[in-house]
Amino acid sequence: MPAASSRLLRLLSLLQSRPEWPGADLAQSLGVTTRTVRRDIDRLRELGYRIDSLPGVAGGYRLSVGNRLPPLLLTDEEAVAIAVGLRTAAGGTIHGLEESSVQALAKLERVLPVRLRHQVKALQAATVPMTAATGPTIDPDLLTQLATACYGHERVSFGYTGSGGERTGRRVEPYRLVYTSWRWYLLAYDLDRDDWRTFRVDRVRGPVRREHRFTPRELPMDDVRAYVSRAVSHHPYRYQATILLRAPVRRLAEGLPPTAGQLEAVDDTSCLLRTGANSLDKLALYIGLMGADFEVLEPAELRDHVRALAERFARGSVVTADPERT
Amino acid sequence: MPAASSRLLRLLSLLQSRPEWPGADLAQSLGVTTRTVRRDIDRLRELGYRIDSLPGVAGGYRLSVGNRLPPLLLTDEEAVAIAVGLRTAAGGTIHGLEESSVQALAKLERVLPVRLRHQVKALQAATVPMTAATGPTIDPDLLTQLATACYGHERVSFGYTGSGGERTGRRVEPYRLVYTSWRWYLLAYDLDRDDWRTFRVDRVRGPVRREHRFTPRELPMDDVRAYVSRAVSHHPYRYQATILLRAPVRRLAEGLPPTAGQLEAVDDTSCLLRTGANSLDKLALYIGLMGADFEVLEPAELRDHVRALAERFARGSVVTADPERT
DNA sequence: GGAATTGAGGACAGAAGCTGTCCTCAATTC
DNA sequence: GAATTGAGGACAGCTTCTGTCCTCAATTCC
Repeated sequence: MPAASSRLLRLLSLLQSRPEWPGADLAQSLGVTTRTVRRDIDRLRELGYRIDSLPGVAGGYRLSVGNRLPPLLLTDEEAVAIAVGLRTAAGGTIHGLEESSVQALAKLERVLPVRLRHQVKALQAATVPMTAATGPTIDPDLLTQLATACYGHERVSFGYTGSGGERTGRRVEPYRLVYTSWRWYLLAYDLDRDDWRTFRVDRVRGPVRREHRFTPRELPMDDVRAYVSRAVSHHPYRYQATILLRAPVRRLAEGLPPTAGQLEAVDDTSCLLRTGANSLDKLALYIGLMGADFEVLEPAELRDHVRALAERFARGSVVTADPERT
Repeated sequence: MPAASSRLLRLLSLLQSRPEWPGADLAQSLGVTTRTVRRDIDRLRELGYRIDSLPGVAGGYRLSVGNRLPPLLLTDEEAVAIAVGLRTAAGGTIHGLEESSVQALAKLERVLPVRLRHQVKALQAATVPMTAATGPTIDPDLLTQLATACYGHERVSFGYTGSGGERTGRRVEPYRLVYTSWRWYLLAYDLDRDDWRTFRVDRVRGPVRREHRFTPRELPMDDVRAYVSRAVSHHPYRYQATILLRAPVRRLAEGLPPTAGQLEAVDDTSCLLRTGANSLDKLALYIGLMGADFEVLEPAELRDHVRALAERFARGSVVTADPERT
């Protein structure tokens, strides 16, 4: 066994677990002399890691930010936290990171011990993310399976529900997972139809069966995301709303994330919000939390929903229940 | 430069990036013969990695799930996704993972290249998590600084705002970060008061200045979390509410996360919810969106708030604005 | 069943690298 | 100035590595 290689990983692990190590402590932990530790530090530096040092009393070594990310040595708890966080992010809660979150999750889960995998699932079941704009909920296992198949160039087969509700079996060569318009899409080559297809991942019906590997074809487009975006429906939200808000635009804009909608001033004391959501409840909740008087200009069904909520709130602010019975 | 060590890292990176590699491909990528690749595979196995192999046509090597989590080699995008996901989780969105999320985040950010750090901050600024029960928002930088100081046994000094509003400067030896009752606490030894103190992290006023390292003292308690929980106020929420809901408990319970409150049946058609929040707005809207008629039993100020919302929603469902002007 | 394609692993020569020891020098803190 | 840290060269002795060559085993496809 190459003692040097093994020792370098252990040295990296030590340096990551605590920022400051005198050379003598490292030597003792690794079972070598301080001269060898200095050689090992040189080796890690040659591999691209940035290790700062300070001679003198209270001196020692410290792993620093360099140009290259070192291999991350994680404890069980840290790995679970990362996996759950990435699963949550794969659901669309962190705009712009969905695809790399699924890639990182797939990479981690390919090597995550089984005992930790159960823990990840249990913790995620207890997590209920709520965002202003979400698409259908997707099982992260499905995403990581598809992500792994994409990178491994492995054919897969699965059940699929078309837009008209018809169920078909599909055999495909998967190429890319794309998150756009608050949904996951899979760009794949359909073997039975002998052509490229874009699949809505929320319409894939498990299980996904892995098959033989394939030689990747040249993609027929340069920009996969643009291609997928053109192929999908142009109405990501079921409801589009226009709201008049009775507050200065400046006061509201500072609390508004860019994904939440479009805000423009009407005059000094009011502004217009154009936003969207898939649920009248979420739309109402979102508007109610903005802390300003408002009027729903469009759609009429949102006005009806807001009126119904107003009546429910009015009833809720009156106590008719007998306190003795509760 | 130790070619073997460098090559092992490259081999690991190759195996993590794609699941299936014939030995000849690995040899070509690494610039050695297949015999040396087989030796390298043996070396990784001795380091604890589980690498499966399959001889024969379409054979090759694959990194598998073992008993031990191997060092993770991440791309820039994956590292950014993990960092942002952990920062979000540190805010309390994933119950039970706050502390390990901050530990993992501190570990990652100690080595994250500067060019990626800016990206992480920009992406997180665009993320607005909203949960049913939240404490004060804390800058993740502060958390990772404190976490790093804890593990590095480094004294720190910072400004602090007491519960009465008084501003003091503090010099402490930090020991543990604890997340409980929807807030972050720091258990530290106060050098000026020569005693243990528990600090609310949201009351720490930056910057946190690192000072000399210290020799850790023996903690005066066995269970740090229990100690901190006893030391904090027993009213994590500013508002505690009791709500009568006019729906069967079974229908509501299935959509209720365990952190959201305590639900108990009154009779076949109604139940009682005891919950809390720090914002009357969030409390009211949260209850309003449970999909059931309700009555606010306690507190009276919540009833007042719900009545005000009812009026706002009633006004909001009537259009008075001139459509031509918008 | 044989061919082709993969992995497994021993033996060997020649080359390369590693470690501990010893030492001088430099930097920092008390 | 003493004590405590890191830096790094020189050297002997030892260890390890790589490529080559080879036999054997397993798998898939024709």
